[in-house]
Amino acid sequence: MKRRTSQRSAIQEVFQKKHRPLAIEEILQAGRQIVESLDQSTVYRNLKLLVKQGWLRKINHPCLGTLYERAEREHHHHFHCRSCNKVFELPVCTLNEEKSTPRGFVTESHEVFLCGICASCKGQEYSQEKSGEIL
Amino acid sequence: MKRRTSQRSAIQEVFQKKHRPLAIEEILQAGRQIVESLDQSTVYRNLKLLVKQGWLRKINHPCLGTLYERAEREHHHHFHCRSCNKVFELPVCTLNEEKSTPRGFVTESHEVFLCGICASCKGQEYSQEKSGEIL
DNA sequence: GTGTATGCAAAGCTTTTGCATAGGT
DNA sequence: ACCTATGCAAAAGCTTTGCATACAC
Repeated sequence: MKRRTSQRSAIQEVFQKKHRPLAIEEILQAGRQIVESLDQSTVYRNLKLLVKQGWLRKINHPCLGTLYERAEREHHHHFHCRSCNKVFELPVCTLNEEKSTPRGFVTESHEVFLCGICASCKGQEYSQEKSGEIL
Repeated sequence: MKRRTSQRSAIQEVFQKKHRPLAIEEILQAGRQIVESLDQSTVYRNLKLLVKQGWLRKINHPCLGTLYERAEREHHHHFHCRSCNKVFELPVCTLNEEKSTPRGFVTESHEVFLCGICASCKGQEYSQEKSGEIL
């Protein structure tokens, strides 16, 4: 039987606070602020468990590597802001699978990754550009 | 100045023969049939070089990891057949970037990965399923 | 002959695994 | 009390790098 542990609760808490796809390192850092002893291997093990339980979904992002997001939302696309580096979950699926699939092929699933500048960074374009250069 | 080497030529030859996105391991194996001494590190170094020279393009596939394809073709989507495990380059871009982008966001690029069964495997569905079970 | 590219081995990363023990039930 | 989950350390992938030397020019 699965036991409730403070470590796993901490990891879940992180996702409930951030509301967006997270990288391992982000999860580890944020989790340690709740349970300081939290180890990498524990994070990996729990992420795997939570995926198996259907609580999380694993994303292999082409630019950002492995990310995890809450599995509660149905299929959606992802937008990566190259300025703030955050990934946003988009509201609608805009891909026509039928139109996208060659004759004779059968499409069972798809993934769409957009890349650009998010609304928030777009608004602060100048300051962002500057801080980007300084860093 | 860049020197012409049999190793790099071999790698290029592999791409010219296969006409589809290839994984490192595939490139290494096929390349060794041309230059038997071919080393992993040489493959990595040359792939990086060929990408920099615009001859190859690197793809980070969500299921298959790192792949490389000829850069000659313009932007296109990729179809992964989960039966034969090959990746196909699709003819047209069917994603409407404008429709896909939330208000205030700016999309600069996108990637689409489809997954399913290719026409060839679809035709041999039964034999494929069987051989899949035996393996 | 000069200097780049290669093969080999070692080192970096990220992720997984083995093992003793802390801790949930 | 039992046995799962954890932390730590080692190991297992994948990719990069250092170094002596092969070889392209």
